[in-house]
Amino acid sequence: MVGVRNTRSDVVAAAGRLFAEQGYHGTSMRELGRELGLLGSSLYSHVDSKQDLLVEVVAEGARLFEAAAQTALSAGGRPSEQLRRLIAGHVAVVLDNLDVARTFLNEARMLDSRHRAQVLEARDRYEAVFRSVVAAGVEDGDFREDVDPKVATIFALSILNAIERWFRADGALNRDDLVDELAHFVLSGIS
Amino acid sequence: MVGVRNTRSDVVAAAGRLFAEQGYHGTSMRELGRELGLLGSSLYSHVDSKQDLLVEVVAEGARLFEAAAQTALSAGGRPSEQLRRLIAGHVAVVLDNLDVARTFLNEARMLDSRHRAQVLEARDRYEAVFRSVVAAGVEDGDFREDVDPKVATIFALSILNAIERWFRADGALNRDDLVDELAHFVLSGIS
DNA sequence: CCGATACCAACGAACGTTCGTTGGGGTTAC
DNA sequence: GTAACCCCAACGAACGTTCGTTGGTATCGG
Repeated sequence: MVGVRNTRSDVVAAAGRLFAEQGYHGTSMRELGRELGLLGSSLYSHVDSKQDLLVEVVAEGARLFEAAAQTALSAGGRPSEQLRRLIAGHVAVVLDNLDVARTFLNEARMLDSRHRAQVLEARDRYEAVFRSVVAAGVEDGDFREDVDPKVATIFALSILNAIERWFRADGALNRDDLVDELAHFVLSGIS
Repeated sequence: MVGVRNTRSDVVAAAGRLFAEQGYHGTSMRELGRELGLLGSSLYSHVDSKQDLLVEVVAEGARLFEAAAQTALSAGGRPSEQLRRLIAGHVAVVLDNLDVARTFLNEARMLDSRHRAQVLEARDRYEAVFRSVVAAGVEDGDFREDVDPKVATIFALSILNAIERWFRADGALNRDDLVDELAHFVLSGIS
């Protein structure tokens, strides 16, 4: 009764943690095994390859962001409200899945070209959601006329994606305040 | 005749290129050698270790950003003008030294803790310049009263640091337009 | 008893690095 | 002017280690 048995999910979760902290190439299978209390070779009872782990973590990240976008959209409302919900959803995904989000954002480029292309498509779809909301807002007067939806989206997502680089849960800023600050900054940047 | 002799700067420059593209841990000394037309072992005629290369590239990045900030500051003017020059300077550093900037932004965390701490200090100093300009702008009415200089700085730098992730020189957006869009977005976000 | 989990030993390749050596280009002493 | 000297850049082999991965075997819960 020394150690609890590990499941595949445990392995993927631990991989996400280490990939986020040290990068994909900076993490060895033996180190990942140590994290779970087993030998590196034992990981192959759960997984076919190291690449598979990266694929799985990154795919989960893509899934989380897309789901959040759909949820935010489906609530309807005016573009400015939708954009605020997109922001809140993005923040929730990042803060509730920090390791996955960090791996998704920083390590996806280490994927083989096939999977990397898939991630790029998913990212484009996600970005398109933001862009269409901004465009709709420009269309019906929620946002300024001179706003370029493409550029505004890139800027907004730049701020959102950088959260992982500085936000600490024990800091002065809590999650709700962060969302307020973000929405306020972005909206006043385009309104 | 056939092969031009390489200098230490060549090695550091090539290292910056590969570190930017593939990450520090994703780049081997043999690959770096191949990039320069020599064996991996030959690199040690120029450099003491692989770490040294990362240290050198990252240090150059830090130097470039700090120099740009000082130049932008020394021109004087109102806070909104200073902030615009800080933005233009940051863009210039990133676009004129893409490899160095990317390595500085993404690979500095792979440094040993001593050098990493130094980079963190440099980054804090750089951030402090932005913060003080924003604070001065709030003080004398250039920017809104409810702006938190710390948060606004983080948001502005988030957008600036993300440029390396999407900007392509052959795109629709040229450098001057980029600076205009950035300054416009940031300034209207805090004014 | 069977399937899932893990260990153990080992593989071949690649890693960063060291070593002795080499060839070419200046500089210097005669 | 040339021979002796040194230095720089690079080679090629090898070092010890770590890498991702494999195959066979033991353990254990349902």
